Amino acid sequence: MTVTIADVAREAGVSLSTVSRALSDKPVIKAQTRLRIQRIAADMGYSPSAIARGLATKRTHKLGVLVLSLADPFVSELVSHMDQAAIERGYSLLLCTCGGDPQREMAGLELLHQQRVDAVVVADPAVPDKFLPLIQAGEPPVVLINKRHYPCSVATDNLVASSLAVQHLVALGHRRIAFIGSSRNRTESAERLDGYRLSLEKAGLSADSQLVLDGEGGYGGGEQGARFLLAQPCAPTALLCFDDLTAIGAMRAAAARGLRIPDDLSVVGVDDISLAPYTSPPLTTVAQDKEQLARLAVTMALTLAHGKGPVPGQILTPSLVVRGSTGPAPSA
Amino acid sequence: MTVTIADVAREAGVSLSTVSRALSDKPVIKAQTRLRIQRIAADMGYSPSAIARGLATKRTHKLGVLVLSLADPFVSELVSHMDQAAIERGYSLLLCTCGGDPQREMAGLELLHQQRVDAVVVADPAVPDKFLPLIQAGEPPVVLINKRHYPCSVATDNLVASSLAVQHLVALGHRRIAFIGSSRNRTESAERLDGYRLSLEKAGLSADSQLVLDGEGGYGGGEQGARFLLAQPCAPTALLCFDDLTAIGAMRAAAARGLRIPDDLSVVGVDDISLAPYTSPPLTTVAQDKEQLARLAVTMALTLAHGKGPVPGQILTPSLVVRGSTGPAPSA
DNA sequence: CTGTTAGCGCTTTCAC
DNA sequence: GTGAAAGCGCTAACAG
Repeated sequence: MTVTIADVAREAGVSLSTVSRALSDKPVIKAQTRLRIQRIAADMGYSPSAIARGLATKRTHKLGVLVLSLADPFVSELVSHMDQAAIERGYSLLLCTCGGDPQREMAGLELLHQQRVDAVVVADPAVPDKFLPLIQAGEPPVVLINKRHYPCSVATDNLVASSLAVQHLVALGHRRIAFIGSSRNRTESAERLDGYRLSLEKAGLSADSQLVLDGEGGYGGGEQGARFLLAQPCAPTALLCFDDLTAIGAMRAAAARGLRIPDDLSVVGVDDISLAPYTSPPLTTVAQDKEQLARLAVTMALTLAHGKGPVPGQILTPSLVVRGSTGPAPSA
Repeated sequence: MTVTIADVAREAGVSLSTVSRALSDKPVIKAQTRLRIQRIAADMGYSPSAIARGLATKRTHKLGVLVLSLADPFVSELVSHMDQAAIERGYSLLLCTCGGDPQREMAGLELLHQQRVDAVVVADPAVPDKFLPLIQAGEPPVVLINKRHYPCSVATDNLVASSLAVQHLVALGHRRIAFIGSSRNRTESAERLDGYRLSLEKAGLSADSQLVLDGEGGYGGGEQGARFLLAQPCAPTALLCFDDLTAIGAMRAAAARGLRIPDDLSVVGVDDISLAPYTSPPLTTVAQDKEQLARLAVTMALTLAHGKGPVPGQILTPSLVVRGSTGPAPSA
């Protein structure tokens, strides 16, 4: 039913291999016959089977992508950029979301392997340590996003990220700066917390453990976290949130308490998702260069896929984007 | 290097087919030998090649997904649900974003076909009409999301969607209700506009063409649209926006003009993305049942993939979710 | 219950 | 330049 290379060969009166060569633009074929064959193939509605080709060449031109959930805008923007980068190089993305289920994290990687993807990019905050042996086996090669402690990774410098935020807030006169983490993103959250502590110390402020909270992640985590923190006797004047989602949730909690942002409370996020300029007030945040992250990850993955490894990990420096959600500390 | 079924067979002292059967849990194998083989396979680190299996069975257990862009939360939430539904049925998603480039829309479909996906789900607002022949060819079978005029589609009823919104606004006393469309989503926008006009008439209000605007889509489209509408001499008291993104952009423009929502201006969106409850004020919107949309699409796609077609299109009824962005029309 | 034998659709030496 | 033939790793009749 589907037309194969053999059908085209018969129709064109040439051999299988000639058709194969003509269709893959191998230079050895006489230009004239190549054109003729290509025309015939097109006329017959021939569509090459990537499956068969994959079997024969042991290359699928597919990149596996393992993520926690596409519902997170940071992730989906990242994947979006990866797809863009992949397409430019003739690759497609095989997607696998594992929703935080540790069972499925492993299953996901195995699944991608079975599909014989040429490489996989993992953008899941919860990579279990069991991954390590699989990753080091290099079959398929794996590159991780925002996991700087793993071998092949491209990551934003989380310490710098929270430092930028803290410095900004300190410069605005804030003294009681809280941190709302995300248990969904344990390791990253821990790094950002470190950066927060370090730069607080550097500014001569002691990190009050009352002001550090581990939210559950997402909008809800931010909302609950902020609700709790703002109800304390000595509430913070500024909130450093794990990410923009958390920050948005926190702003909601603040609004519910009747606090005005940034007059009564400053809020800063991390990521700079495309929504950030559109919150009200617009969100001050520390931007991760998602496109660069994506491109580097794809490039690295393909490099490994072509056996040209190992490659050094890359660390990107985030940048502060000041918008309307931060302001001078209330004088009261 | 990679261990194949033949290696396992040799190691286990049985034939290829026995291993194949044991590994795919075919009932005919003696339980004991099956277990033995499975153990040996596992020990050897055997990982079945989906590629080879695909060639042999002509089923890849892969679903192609064609979208405009994952950067749109509605889309990414949809894809997220589709992945969930697919996994439950033993399928994976092959993703293809085509960023509105009509060239790539066709290329994308062809690409997915070459990968021999069992079926494809298109959630791209801009399906060019050239698709139709390809779609009807049924190779691979295609199901469309939110394209009710196409053969196999699962769609939210856009007329009902905007009617619900308009009725809600009219009930609140609004008379000057504007509509901000999205040129990025031409056909859907047109349907929602129809619903808007119809229900306006039904309410005895004439649709003022001054109040209908075709935004460019996304946050920016909403912002620009609202900026323009609100600057008019006889500005609207309520805005029906193409989607939540547009609504969020519109709210920003309103804030920039110093308008208070919902006191001075009511805003309603469509989609009910997960962000909607977290805007300030929380967004009143018409919810599409994204999970249902996704599940039906996947189910329909798989049904077609198994040759059990054709299937009837499905229309889902949206529902109004009243939050804080709408209120009584200003009495002034 | 298990083994033998053809393919699935394509690429790729190796000859001519 | 082009053709013939041998796989890639697996499944699926068909026999036993």
